[in-house]
Amino acid sequence: MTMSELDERSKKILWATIKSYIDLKSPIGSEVVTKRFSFGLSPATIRNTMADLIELGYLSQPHTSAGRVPTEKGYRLYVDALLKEYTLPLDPTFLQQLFNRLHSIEKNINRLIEETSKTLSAFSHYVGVAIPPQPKEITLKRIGFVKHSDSKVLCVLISEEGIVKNKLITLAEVLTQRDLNKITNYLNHEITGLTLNEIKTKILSQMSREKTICDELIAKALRIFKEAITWLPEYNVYTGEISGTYNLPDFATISQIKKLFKAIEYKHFIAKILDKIAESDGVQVFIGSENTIYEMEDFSIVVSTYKDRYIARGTIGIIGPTGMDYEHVIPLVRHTAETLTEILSEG
Amino acid sequence: MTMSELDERSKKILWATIKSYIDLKSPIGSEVVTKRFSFGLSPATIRNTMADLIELGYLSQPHTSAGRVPTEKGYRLYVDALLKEYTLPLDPTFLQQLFNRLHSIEKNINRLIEETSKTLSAFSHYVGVAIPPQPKEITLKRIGFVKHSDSKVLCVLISEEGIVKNKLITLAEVLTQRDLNKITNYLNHEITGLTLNEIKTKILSQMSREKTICDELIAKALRIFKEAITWLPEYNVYTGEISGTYNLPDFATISQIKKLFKAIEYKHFIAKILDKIAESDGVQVFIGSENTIYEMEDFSIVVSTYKDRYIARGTIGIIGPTGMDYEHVIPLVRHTAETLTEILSEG
DNA sequence: CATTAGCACTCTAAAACATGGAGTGCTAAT
DNA sequence: ATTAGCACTCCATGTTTTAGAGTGCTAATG
Repeated sequence: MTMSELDERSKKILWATIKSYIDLKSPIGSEVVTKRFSFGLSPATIRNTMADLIELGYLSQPHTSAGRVPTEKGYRLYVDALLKEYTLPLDPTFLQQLFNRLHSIEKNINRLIEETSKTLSAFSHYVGVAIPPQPKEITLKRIGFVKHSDSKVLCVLISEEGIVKNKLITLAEVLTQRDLNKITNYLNHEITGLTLNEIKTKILSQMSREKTICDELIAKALRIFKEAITWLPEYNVYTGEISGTYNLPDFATISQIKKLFKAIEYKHFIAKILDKIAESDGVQVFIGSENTIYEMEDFSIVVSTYKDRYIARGTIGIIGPTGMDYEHVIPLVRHTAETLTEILSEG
Repeated sequence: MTMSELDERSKKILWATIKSYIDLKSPIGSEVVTKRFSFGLSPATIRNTMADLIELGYLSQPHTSAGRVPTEKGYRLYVDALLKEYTLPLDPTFLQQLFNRLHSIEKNINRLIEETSKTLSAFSHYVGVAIPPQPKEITLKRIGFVKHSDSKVLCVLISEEGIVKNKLITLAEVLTQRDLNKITNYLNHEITGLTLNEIKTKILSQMSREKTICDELIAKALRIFKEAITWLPEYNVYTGEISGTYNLPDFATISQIKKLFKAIEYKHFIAKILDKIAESDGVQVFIGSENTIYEMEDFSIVVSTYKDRYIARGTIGIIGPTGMDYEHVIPLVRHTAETLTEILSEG
């Protein structure tokens, strides 16, 4: 057995051990493996291999005469295999339920996201999380203004995705309704159909160019608009229900629960993680200390991106113990992301 | 000792016992009371009185040779005294901090409420909750419309309190921008300065009267408006951070934490409780099973209303174990509500 | 006669101890 | 190379012991 590679049999035994551990949630002895799998090998042989796997860092032992427990390195291998080679087929009744739950929601993206997080929680018994598309990626459909008082105007942005953002703007000068209408028309003409990111670069550079020339009113319009889109990049992290979660032995200690809540409460932590992966497609898994955040070091997170009809991407995921049931969770997350993408693609 | 009344000394001993229990969080023996308070009485006497108090239902005993524990009836007496007669002076540095925290927030009521819930959590180490004024009580300042597409219009309501609500309305007929402007003007003229409740009764009855007569456009306006204000009565219940909470021995068991979270997650439960008291002023305390909701039966909630410059009332409160530190929490909640009212009253 | 010292009694939480079994690592046999 | 056999380790569980906190009662006391 070389250091760099595991032979086929070792892999199988490692797999069997990890799977058993996830199922039984307690250290796995050699005999358990022989009983649950028919490798045609005796416990003694399994034991020898297991000793090697410990040597190589894939397994560990709570104490001398105990069974074996997967290490993060072990989970990594297990999960990678799960992601690449093998997918558990999803239960059709479950698929139906998922479909129903998400389709029963009115076409409001935030409600949809919220329901998704709840659905993920409900079906996984871990903690589901979901965030809507990042503001910078949403496509602007319409801009409007509602007079608030003489010096203030509420700017309303509507995105193609159906996201509505409000921002109260204090004006330097008094504007008539006529002016406001003109500004509205101008901005809608220039801006509609672009993403906020595009607008920021394209239009605002244009602004500095046009600064000297042109209509005084347009200058004003651009100034107002610039203020309107500089909201703080708020993250709406929705987390599903958590009270169903800590039945699981993994979450059974107070300190664990505490950590979990710290992690969940500092939503920007989660947003940061979910954000980091927003670039790549497909399901990704971060195991234990791979999450650089301290509060998350005992947990794993399974995430995937989804897309809407335009180009915006959001992220959904499940937070669970490092020994979570990846075999079921990964397809669940994958399929949920796909379903969400589907729904958001429909006219 | 009559059944109906406690004599002065019994009250003192009961008070001392409850206070000690809250401080020490474990059953209180007669000797503890004599040591912590100088009643000039021996343990034996205290014991006799305590036996009476058990008889009368103010105290209980986990087992024969244990100290005494307050019952809900006991807490009730204790809390009522606390509410009526006696207020712990608040630490001035704390007052300063509270003031700073709430004043550092921009004048956005929802942000303010959120911060309040967090502040309550932080300073009490229990769970702070806060809800903004009920929709029906807010005073309308302005209404506006932003065209979404040919058949849809986004209705924007701005309240005096600074609350903004959006509702997407599907139109039966196509409206020109001119029509929309007219409708906007008409509605603003009719409606501004009224509470939603007033509007609902007054204007909508007027609507049915004017139905037959009058401008066709006004009829349309009223129809649109009616749809606009019939949003679901959503409760934004903000809960502060919880991860700091279960250091406390009271929250030390898994099942307790579980209950707590069930209670918190079903926010409408809390909203219901907070709602019920929205009528009366001042601080109120609900102890254990006084909260009719099952999930709350092991907890107490200390609540108070706050008012904004107009007539709207919101509620804030703290959820903690029945044996929570009422002596500190009650003034905290009272003062926070006052501060909030103050801030919301400023121009 | 209310109060209290004194004391036997109760119950528990914590410590100390005992036991069974699950699981290992090694060795010798296949 | 595999595995049966076995001595050994360690923990989880259950049992026993112990110390002490607290009570309720009784008899003594001002």
